[in-house]
Amino acid sequence: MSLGVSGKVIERESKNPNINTGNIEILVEKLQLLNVSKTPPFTIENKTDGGEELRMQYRYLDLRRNPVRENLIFRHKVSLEIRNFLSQKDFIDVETPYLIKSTPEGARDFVVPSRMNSGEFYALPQSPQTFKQLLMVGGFDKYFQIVKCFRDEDLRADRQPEFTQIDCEMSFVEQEDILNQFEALTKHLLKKIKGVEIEAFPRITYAEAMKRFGNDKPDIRFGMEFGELNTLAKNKGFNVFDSQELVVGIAVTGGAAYTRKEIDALIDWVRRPQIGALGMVWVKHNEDGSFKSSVDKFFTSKDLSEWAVATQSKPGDLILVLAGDAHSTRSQLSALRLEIAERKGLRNPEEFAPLWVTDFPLLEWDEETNRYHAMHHPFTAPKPEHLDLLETEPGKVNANAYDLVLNGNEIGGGSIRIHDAELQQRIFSLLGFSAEEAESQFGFLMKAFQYGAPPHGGIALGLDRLVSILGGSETIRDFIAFPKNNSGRDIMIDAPSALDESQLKELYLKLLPKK
RNA sequence: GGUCUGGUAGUUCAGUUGGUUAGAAUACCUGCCUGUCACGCAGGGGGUCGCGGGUUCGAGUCCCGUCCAGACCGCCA
Repeated sequence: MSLGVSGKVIERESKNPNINTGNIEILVEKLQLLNVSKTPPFTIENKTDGGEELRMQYRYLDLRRNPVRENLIFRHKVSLEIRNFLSQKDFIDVETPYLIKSTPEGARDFVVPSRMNSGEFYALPQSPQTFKQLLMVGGFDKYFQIVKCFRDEDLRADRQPEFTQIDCEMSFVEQEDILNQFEALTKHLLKKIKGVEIEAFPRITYAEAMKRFGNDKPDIRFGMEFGELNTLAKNKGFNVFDSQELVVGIAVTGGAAYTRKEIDALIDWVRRPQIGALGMVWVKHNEDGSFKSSVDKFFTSKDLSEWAVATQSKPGDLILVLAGDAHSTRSQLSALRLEIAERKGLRNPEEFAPLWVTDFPLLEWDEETNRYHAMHHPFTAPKPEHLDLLETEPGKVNANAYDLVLNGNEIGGGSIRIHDAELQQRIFSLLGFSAEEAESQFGFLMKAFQYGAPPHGGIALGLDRLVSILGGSETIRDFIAFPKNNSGRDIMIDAPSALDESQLKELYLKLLPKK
């Protein structure tokens, strides 16, 4: 209930940190009932008994809980700190439109029916990408915006259909300038918000990240780096390895003490359909330096000791080895590496390990559509030294593109953009756009480039992810005032009166990307 | 679109090889007590076991379908 109370206030310290009450006492002189309350569906305490779905459904009650309240205040502080920092560095906050023309390639657009142009739709921006590039042409050489973006794709634990980006762009810069500027921002936040000081962020290339961690957003708070065993483990008569493209392993510190049952459980874990490994070979690196493995029939102690060197295994460790095609095997071993680190408590939320991943490939081959598509986006500049390969070996072209990674999460990504209409046209045709399609979709941008567009580039950081990682939470939703999960369907509206339902459906289906 | 896991009091959950009246904790209601703070004491109400079908003498439990939620894959320029 809501009460109006007046009287003498006594402040004291609550003995119980789990409840919201007890800090303030009032010697009541006058008491008035302002409004009554029903019994809430969950207890409004720091440690509530409510499940997430229920808390989201009654978000207004959840917001009364201290941790949620503190999370929102925390988000406010981070956001304010970012604005202040960028503002002091002469970045200008410019708002860009939400009701825009659809830009294909990439995620599905959310669409909004237009009343003025019956039967037509606006798209909501997946990011303000083209707008900020136009701002660069317009002479705003340092832009930022903390802005909602919309992507009509399936949810994940760390992914929502509407999310907030710290969107930035700078003119007359090279990759180095952008990395330095936003490394400074991230350092500032870590210091100001978490009191953590970090020297220069490590930088590794995409190729190196894949080789060492099987992942383009490696968590480097712990070791367990990949050791490739192709030359050591193949052609020794073990057919499973001989027939596969890649044999690769990691060493688990102290893992030699695992029981057979524990190891079998790990094997079952990697064989689950979500991971999809065919099997797993293990090698116990015993304290006395001897080896015991599941493949002793095929490999000598000397062989296994070479594996130990390759995986940086020490006595007392357990080497786990997967084999298969290079791409899926790396991603399976990466999942295993993170799972083991999680179980061993090596993913400490109060430890922060940022890094830059650079030199992403420009293009990615898409088996389904049988053509290349842009790995980052179609405005990303190829590395100048790779320009000659564009038409001959497009798959080998790297981009001036980079990701900022924190504790195994991609918290930002960006690139140097193309500022030359002719090169942009070359890329569009490489991506399978006809000249007419490119003109109708992006003509406005290429036209703008003809008016002395400056070299430019930028980055976008995911505010929701950043805030939840800094806040040490496993869920992003607690840091958003009104999160949308699947029960968000309750707030959808019926087909607007301007269009009947079948008309709307037909038009919407037309807008969906063709498979 | 796919794989997996789950759905049982308001809530969080337990429920054995299928077997009598489906339990616990907490929340809620009533009374008592009380400088208490996860107060205490006594009592009470509360469940179409997600929904539909099947197997069976008998289904919360087994089977099929379906809906919903979550994790992961696809997808996320």
